[in-house]
Amino acid sequence: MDVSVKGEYALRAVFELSRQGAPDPVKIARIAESQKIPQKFLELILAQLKQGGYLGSRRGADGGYFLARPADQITVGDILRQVDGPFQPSKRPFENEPADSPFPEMWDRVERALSCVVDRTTFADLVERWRQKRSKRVLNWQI
Amino acid sequence: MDVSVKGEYALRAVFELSRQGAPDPVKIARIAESQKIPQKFLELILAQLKQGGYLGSRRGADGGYFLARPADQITVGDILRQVDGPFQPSKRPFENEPADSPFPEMWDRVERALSCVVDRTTFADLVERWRQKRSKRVLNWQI
DNA sequence: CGGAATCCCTAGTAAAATAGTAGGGATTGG
DNA sequence: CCAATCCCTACTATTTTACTAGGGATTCCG
Repeated sequence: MDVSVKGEYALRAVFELSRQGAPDPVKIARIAESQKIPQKFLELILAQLKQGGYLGSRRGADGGYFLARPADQITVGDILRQVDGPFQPSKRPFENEPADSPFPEMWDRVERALSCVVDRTTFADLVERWRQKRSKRVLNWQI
Repeated sequence: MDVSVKGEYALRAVFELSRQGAPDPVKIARIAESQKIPQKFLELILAQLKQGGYLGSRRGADGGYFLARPADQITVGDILRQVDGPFQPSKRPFENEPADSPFPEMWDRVERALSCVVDRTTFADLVERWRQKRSKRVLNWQI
C-alpha cells in the first residue's frame, strides 16, 4: 500500500513543471536540483512520462521538458499509474478463488476510494493549494 | 499501491477462522489446504498475527489457531498493518521537503479514504457478505 | 559550419524486499 | 510415552527498487 520513491519523484517533477505554467521547456538539471532528485534517475522517469503522453520535450541547447497538456487535465492518478503500474488490488481475483469470495468486492471498494482522491486531484489543484499555503505564510510573516 | 501475497494469505486465514465461528482451534494444515496457502509460510504468518494479539493458539494434538477476539472486532486494516506494516503514504513528509509542499495533505486524504474501507470492514462483515452471496447461489441452483 | 548543451537510449548493479523452504525443538492430549 | 501439533531460527532464490554509467542524437548559437 505504499508509493515508490520513483512515483514521488514523478509527482514532484510534474508539479514543478505545472508550477512554472510557462510553455518554455525546463531542463532536467533544474528540476532535479529544485526537487532534490538524482538527475540520471529523473531522466528515465521523465522519458516514461513523455512516452505516456503527459510530457513533451525539446533537445539541444535551451531544450527541456514541458507539460503536454494543461495542468488541470493531468491527475495524480495518471502519473502514478504511468510510473508504478496499475494499483494492484484490481488484479484480483486471486488464483482459483471460489466465486463466493468476499474479497474481490472489498478490493473494488478500496480502489474506488483511492480513485476518488488520486483521479480527482489535478496538478492545477496542487498548484492552487500550494499558492494558498504560501500566501498564508507570507501573511503571517508580515504581521 | 498493492497488497502483498502475504497480506492476502493473512486475510484469508483470518477469514477462514471467522467463518468457523466455533471456539475450537483450527489446525494450520487445514487452513492451508482450504485456502491454498503453502503451509510453512502460513505458520510464519499466523505466528505474526498471534503476536499482534489477533489470534490465539494451542499446541499438541487437537491444537490449532483461533480468533483472540470476536470477528466483529477485527478489521481488514488491522491484519494488513500487522503483516505488511503501516500504509506508507503517512510516512511523509519526504526528506527536507519544504513546508508549503501540497503533497502531505494529499497523502492524508489518500490514507483517510483507504481507512474508510479497510478500518471499517470487519471479518464479521466479510462472513456475512459471503453467506449472502452463497445463499443467492443456492437459490439460483434450486430454480 | 562547429561545438556546446541538452535530451535519448541501452546496459549494468548493489541493496532490499518478497515469497517462500528446511529442520528441528517445545507442548499437549490421549 | 508418543504422536500430533505449534514454535523458532535460519537460509535462499527471485524480483523489485533505486539508482549509476557511458555514450549517441538533436538543436541552437555564433
